[in-house]
Amino acid sequence: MAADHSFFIATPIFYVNDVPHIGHAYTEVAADVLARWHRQAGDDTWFLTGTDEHGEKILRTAVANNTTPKAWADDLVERAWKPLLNTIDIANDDFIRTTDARHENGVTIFLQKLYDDGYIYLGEFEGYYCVGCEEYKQQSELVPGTGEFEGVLVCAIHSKPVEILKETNYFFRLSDFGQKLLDLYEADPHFVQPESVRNEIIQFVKQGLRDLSISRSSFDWGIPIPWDSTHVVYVWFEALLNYVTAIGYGTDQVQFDRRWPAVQLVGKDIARFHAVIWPAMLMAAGLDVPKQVFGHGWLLVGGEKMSKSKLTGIAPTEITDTFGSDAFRFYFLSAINFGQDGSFSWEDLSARYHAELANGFGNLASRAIAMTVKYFDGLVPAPSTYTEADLAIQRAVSTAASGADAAIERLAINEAIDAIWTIVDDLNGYITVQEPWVLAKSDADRERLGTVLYTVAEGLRALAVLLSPVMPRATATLWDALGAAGELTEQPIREAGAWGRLSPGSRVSSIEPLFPRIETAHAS
RNA sequence: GGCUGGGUAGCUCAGUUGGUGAGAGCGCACGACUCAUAAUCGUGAGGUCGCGGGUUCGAAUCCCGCCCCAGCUACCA
Repeated sequence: MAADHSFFIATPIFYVNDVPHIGHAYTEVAADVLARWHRQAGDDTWFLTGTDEHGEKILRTAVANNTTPKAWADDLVERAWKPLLNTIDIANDDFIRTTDARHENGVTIFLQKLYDDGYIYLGEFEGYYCVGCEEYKQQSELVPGTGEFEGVLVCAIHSKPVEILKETNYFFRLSDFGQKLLDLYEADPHFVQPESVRNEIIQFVKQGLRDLSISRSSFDWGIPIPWDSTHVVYVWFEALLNYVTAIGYGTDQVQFDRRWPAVQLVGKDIARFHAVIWPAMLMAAGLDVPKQVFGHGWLLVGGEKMSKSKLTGIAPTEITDTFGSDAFRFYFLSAINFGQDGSFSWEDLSARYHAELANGFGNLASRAIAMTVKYFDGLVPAPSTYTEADLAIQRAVSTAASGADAAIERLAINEAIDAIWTIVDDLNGYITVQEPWVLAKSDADRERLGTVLYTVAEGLRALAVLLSPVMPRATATLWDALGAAGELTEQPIREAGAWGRLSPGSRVSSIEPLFPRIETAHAS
């Protein structure tokens, strides 16, 4: 069992055959913000992501491209997936590939243990196989045939009869775990979140679970079953194990104990694998289940789930090239209620970018720094007597900081940003009411002017610290511009709300707009 | 068909265990200000809370029925 201050977060690993789109990036960015937050809070943080590289589909693609599956995967990892993490400034601690030796070893150990303990048996898998699709079909995917195939079930895609194939496979006794899983969901309501996903999962498990076929013998691109080399492990079963093989399962008990269990972020479409099959596997192996499986919502484009086949897939670079990675991160995490589906549109992105980042936060930084330079030669003035208006700002900062931390604890990332954003709005209002440009006209108001500008600068200091996990680039620029001491990412985030950490006398320097206006509207 | 969500201002969405005249942001209109990225601040207009019943002193919020949208209904991942 990991210590209390341990925070291990993992995303699903990317199937290398996919093309990176903003849905993948969304999960990564969310995990990254949580990881950065905890890291900056001093928690023993570990953020894992990686790639899923086995399976028949990848083998076929590789062959079709006249190469080997490993070479194909190597290429995609370097050309597509690691660059994705770069594009959106992901600070992961580890990157596991299912072709890593550590993963293959861990999977082997895990399987052998389950086999030895009687959770795996040799059985017969029977299914409807469509030759055209080259895959098994569910009954729900079949339709009644017409014409010469009248009276038989045919593949909905090829309209030809399917064959009933039998295959001898190894099976995992998933059916043993139905009640144990239901007990788990009942005992720990937070295990699967949000509620909508939890309800789906519970409903699914209540219908009864079937044993799971976990091996394939018709191809060999996978990890061999340890006791029967004519089979390889079914890719899903194997891929799930990355979460433990990456932290030393079976080989490094110290590391494993330090990290596990994880908080796992997944798209709600794969919540079932992570909230049903995965915990059952762990229970079978005598390991703790994940701390939490959180199924976030989808990004909707034009009211529908974004998809490659409908050409609504958007590459992250399309957004970051114009708006930057900070805006990408901010937009998806602030505009969308984490856990619910969210609508994406270029108009909305552009509107929020300008209203909140350019006009709100960016302009606040600009006007504050400009006045400090103009009225105090760039040296942060010392505050004198605080008035009620100043104290109100101090309370707002404190409330925002504690509210944000509480929200992060619930994985309510958008609420955390909302809480922090009250500082932006309050400071802009404060400046307008205090009218420092008026105070600057009279020597008698010199002290008051100093107090006002210190209050604004100190508020910006808190904003930089609190927003650092969300927008690491802009906040680093702001931090430097404020002349604040130390590394921004080392500022304890749970103390960000404490007043007075920015030293008077700090040298402020002018900067280019943090978020410049973007005139060329991206047509949708 | 079954299951899970959702249907609240032009748009995107909040609305705890039912209770002062239904909210926010954006957009729009008007006004204030000028430190700032033609930015900021204030005020205002704008809603049959999907439809119909019911419970209640009182329902967007509970119950019943119906309509519409999305997703799931296990071995592609």
